[in-house]
Amino acid sequence: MPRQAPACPIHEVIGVFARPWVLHILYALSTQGPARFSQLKSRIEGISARLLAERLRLLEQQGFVYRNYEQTIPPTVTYGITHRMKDIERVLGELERVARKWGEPVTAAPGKERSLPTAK
Amino acid sequence: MPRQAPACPIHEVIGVFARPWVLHILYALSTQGPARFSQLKSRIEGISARLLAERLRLLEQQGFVYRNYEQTIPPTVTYGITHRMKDIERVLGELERVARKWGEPVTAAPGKERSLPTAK
DNA sequence: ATACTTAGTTACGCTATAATAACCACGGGA
DNA sequence: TCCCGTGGTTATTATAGCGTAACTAAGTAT
Repeated sequence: MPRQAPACPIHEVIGVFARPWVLHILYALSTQGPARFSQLKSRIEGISARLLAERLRLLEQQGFVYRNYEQTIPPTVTYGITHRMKDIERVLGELERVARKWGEPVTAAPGKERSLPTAK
Repeated sequence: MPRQAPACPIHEVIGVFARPWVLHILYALSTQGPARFSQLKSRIEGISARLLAERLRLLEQQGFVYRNYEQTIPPTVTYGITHRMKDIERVLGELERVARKWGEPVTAAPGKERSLPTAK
């Protein structure tokens, strides 16, 4: 599947956030403030320059991250989160609350009985 | 990458919801009520039996969908959403609200100026 | 002259996973 | 006797995209 941009905005946002490193990048920028490329790279253990650049490009396109390029030598490029990302942070907070409420993952019970009590 | 189950609960949930057909399945069950396998399959245009079965298995494991098996001939298997899914629906509602607020996607502006105004 | 810095880009192999299609058991009906 | 419907499973193929690594420009410092 050629990773389409779905018509549904929810689908699109979730698709972006699920890609590798995206949450790490946003978390790093969100909790430790704006950073230059290589600074950000060293904040995020294990990420490669290729993927960091690619994900930042994606996040910038989507409006979750801004990019500030200063044409110095060597160049100074600063990344940070946008207002739009602040909106998302609230939603993620909600999500974390409910996920935490569930406690232990159901994954830990791979037995015969496979279901939780139904809703409605 | 062998699709690991991340330690972070948010990461895990987002990973599940981003997989192909998952939102379609949950939407179909949520808006049109519980359904049998083949019924569900015809509600969701384009999905294959293989992926529908696999995604249902995943969603059941994660506790978002329940599965009720009746040993008739032919078998009767009913799927529906759980309480846990109801929690998520609220979060998705939030997400939709903010996404809608943004209006048109930023994607529509691939010019020189690539950034939105910064936050903080 | 050569090395060093930043902020990436390019090339390449590998593999996880989606798409498609064929197949299965079970008993009932024609 | 053969086919049908249900609820899947299995095999095969194709490809998106991740990981690794090497390379780049442009100026400054040694």
